[in-house]
Amino acid sequence: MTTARSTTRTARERARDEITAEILSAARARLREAGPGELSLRAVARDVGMVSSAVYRYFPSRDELLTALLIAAYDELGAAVEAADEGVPDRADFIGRWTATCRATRDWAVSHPHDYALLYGSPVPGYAAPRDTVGPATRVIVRLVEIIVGAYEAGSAGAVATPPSRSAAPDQMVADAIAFVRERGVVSEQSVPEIVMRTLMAWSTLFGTVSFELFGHLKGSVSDFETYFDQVALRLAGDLGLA
Amino acid sequence: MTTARSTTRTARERARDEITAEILSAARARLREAGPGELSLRAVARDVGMVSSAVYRYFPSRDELLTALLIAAYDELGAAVEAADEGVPDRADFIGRWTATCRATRDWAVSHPHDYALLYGSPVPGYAAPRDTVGPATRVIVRLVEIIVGAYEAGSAGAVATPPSRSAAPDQMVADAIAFVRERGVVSEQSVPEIVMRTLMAWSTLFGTVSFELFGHLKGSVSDFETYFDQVALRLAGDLGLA
DNA sequence: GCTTGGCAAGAGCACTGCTCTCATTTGTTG
DNA sequence: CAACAAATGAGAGCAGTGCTCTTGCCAAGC
Repeated sequence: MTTARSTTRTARERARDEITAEILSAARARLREAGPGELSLRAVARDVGMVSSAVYRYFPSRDELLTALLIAAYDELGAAVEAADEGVPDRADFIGRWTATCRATRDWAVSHPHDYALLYGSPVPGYAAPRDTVGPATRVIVRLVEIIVGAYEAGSAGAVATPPSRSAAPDQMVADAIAFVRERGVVSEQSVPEIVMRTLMAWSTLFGTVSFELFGHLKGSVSDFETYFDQVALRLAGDLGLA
Repeated sequence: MTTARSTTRTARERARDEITAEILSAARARLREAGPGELSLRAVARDVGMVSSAVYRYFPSRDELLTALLIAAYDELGAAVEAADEGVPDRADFIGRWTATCRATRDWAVSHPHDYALLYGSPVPGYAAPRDTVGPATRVIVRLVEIIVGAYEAGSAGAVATPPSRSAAPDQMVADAIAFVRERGVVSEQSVPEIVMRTLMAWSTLFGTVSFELFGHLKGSVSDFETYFDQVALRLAGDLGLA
């Protein structure tokens, strides 16, 4: 591997990439019909016409395969969410962008339940997600933050919901998140910590709601999940001051 | 089994119950050190000194064992939550009861992460929790509802957060939940649907927050999870009008 | 040319859930 | 009490799993 062949890939390299992609796609297909726990490396090997040991040339372990699937799913969700936001023509309609983004999250989750479970359900082998996943994993929350920040910078935001009297200022415990928002461009607002607090809460509510729906915890309470979710998103927008 | 021997149990029945409990406890112990996916029926059989096939006399399948663990965990969480609520001496301090209940939920989850993942993570056996689980599963939300209903009935509640202007009344999509709350004793309030809406949202936020913490999604944003969670619970109480 | 290294295949290990058979124990009934 | 039936435990066995190791093969580089 000493030769500087960075631009033209040899046939072997091409083949390797293609087979890697083929394995990944077969694994995604299998994941679509069963849970992450049922994903069998031998089965995907059969699907691509290989013997199980050959797959280990491409993925050193089943968990590595799962990690690759994780990244692919995160990216797909992130792309869907970003596309939904950018599909809103009026960039100053922050409520419209917010609801479109939220709805895209749920839509993707409902149409890819197993992928969603892989991302936001229980961590599968109890393993820690590698560094490679944090980038794709943050695309949704980053986009949500951008919308909120944009609304406040444009001056088209009202006031964030006022916390109860006995509550403390959330400066310390979410300092990292505050710093993240501040470096995103905001803001003359002095209520940034409270906005960040409400952003984290809204984020948790969105995915908590989707998880509750997909995992069956709302079965006896909610009948129309789609409009219920939309109403939740609207109220979160209101709490954030986007109303 | 025709004899009406309901009161005095035969030695065999006693032994059966004892061994069943022993298997369950061994399984819980194993679950405490690994995820649900790693729970091996053969391993728990070894732990209790049996051969794997003998365990099938007590649990017809691994998933049935998991279901039993599910019920046990739901009950343990429910008992912890109810005890926390009842530990608040001033029954009219609804905010205190609310925060104590929320905190008990998180405390139990943090000290039983694998049990929590079993309950609120991705459904393990693929899907469809049996009917036996719905009772224990509702203990937490039932208690939360009781506190909220109690506050409104006692007149010590303010107003629920007002929804944004373009939002719809949530009468239809959460009709079952509304009926549940109404038969719980509330209420002269005309804003019951909105209260129910906010209750469902608060419920989703609580468990969404706990899941995010345990599953690592808040890792870069929140530093002090305990006080963060308390602040979340306080704001939810405020949104519900308990402030 | 020959050598090196990536690659697929196969055998094999230790493990899993689960089924079946067999012997033994236990409870009930004639 | 004896006989029968039900419940129980042990063991073997099947099909499947993740993963390792060895064996050949074929293309890439000297």
